[in-house]
Amino acid sequence: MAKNSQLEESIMKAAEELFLQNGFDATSTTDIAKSAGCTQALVHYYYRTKENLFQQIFTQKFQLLISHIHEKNNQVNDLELALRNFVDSYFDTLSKNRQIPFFLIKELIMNEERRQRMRMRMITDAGSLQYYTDWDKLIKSEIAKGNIRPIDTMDLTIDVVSLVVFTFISLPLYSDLFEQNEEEIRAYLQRRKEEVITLILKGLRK
Amino acid sequence: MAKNSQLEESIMKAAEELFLQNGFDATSTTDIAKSAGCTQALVHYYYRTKENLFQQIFTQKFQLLISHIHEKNNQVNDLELALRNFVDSYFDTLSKNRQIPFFLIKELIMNEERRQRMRMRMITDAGSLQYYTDWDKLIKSEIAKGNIRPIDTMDLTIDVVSLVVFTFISLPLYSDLFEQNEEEIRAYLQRRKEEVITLILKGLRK
DNA sequence: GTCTATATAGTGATAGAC
DNA sequence: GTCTATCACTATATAGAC
Repeated sequence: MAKNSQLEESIMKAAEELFLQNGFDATSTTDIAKSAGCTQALVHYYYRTKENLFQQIFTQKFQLLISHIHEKNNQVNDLELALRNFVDSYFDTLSKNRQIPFFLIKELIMNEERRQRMRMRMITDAGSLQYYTDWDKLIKSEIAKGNIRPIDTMDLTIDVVSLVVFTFISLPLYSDLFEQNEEEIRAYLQRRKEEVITLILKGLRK
Repeated sequence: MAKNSQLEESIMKAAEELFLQNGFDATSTTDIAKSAGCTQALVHYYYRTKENLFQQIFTQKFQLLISHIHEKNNQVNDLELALRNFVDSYFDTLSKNRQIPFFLIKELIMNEERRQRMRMRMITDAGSLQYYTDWDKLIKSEIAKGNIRPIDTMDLTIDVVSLVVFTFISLPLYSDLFEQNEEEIRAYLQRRKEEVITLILKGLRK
């Protein structure tokens, strides 16, 4: 892994596209080599194993989602604003990375070892824990004030994640079923974003 | 495909378990044979191709979900009752078939041909279309009466499906992350069911 | 109907020439 | 650094003996 060659980089780029599109199992190092314009041996020369190459990509995509949460951990004093910001920015991020939710979930579900690694990372990540603690306090305070109905913080979190993430997981099926072109898909995602915000906010009222 | 042998049946049963657990790609006919207690050649003797064997299982699981919708297409005159019944019975069905949502979505997303076949089936299935038409009428009527906020029928449908289905897609991650045993998982699913109903009903108010 | 054996094609990874 | 060649597997599917 020296300074040499944009080849190393173009292998990584080809691998990223293929892994995101087809997953770990359905992508061969031969496919990656062909797409990067080199021989299969070179893929292994630069990254030794397919698993190693995949891991770098997986970790990077996982971090993309996590870091995004941390960034938006600013205005945590107004629940409605916090929810609006979170859903809004998450929809925008995922709209530019539509395959990521299914990619991460599939590879986590289908590989026990990856699941354990992710678990360790989340447990030892002080940032995420702090975020959840603040979030939990805010919810409990709003309930105590009588501004929203009683609800467990985890339940609310899963509600939001379900509505956001499933939109992108089901998108290939939706756009295929209704033969949506790119413009229509964008309009659909915009509409979904607003509906999700509305449902959550109205659904929290007493 | 004659009357003979419970072997044919036990091959099918082994295939069902393995396909649901690991998916099409990660299941070999050798795995199926070993699990069924016969040689690999016999799997092909009875079902000729792996794809053919898989297709029967896929179609069966797909139908299980569709037929379930049709059955519950009875009391379509009270929206709140209809929603309660739908979510309640869907949660119960999926609780007994937890891998099905991820299984169907994964195999549909990762195989263009299967997606097209499903599309054709849904378009030509008069039952499903009728169900959606009735459902659409009910929503529009409730909006006109001022009982609920204005909402597109497709949006409401996707809201409900997202909340129900994502619960089961993410279940392996959730139970792993929080080290839930079977009893805790059951309690979790019960709680999620009630939360989903609450969120939808409250979220529909004006 | 059930077996063994095999044809054919693919995989990830490495050795060694240049 | 890049290539060709190859090893050691594994896969689906079928042919042919019994």
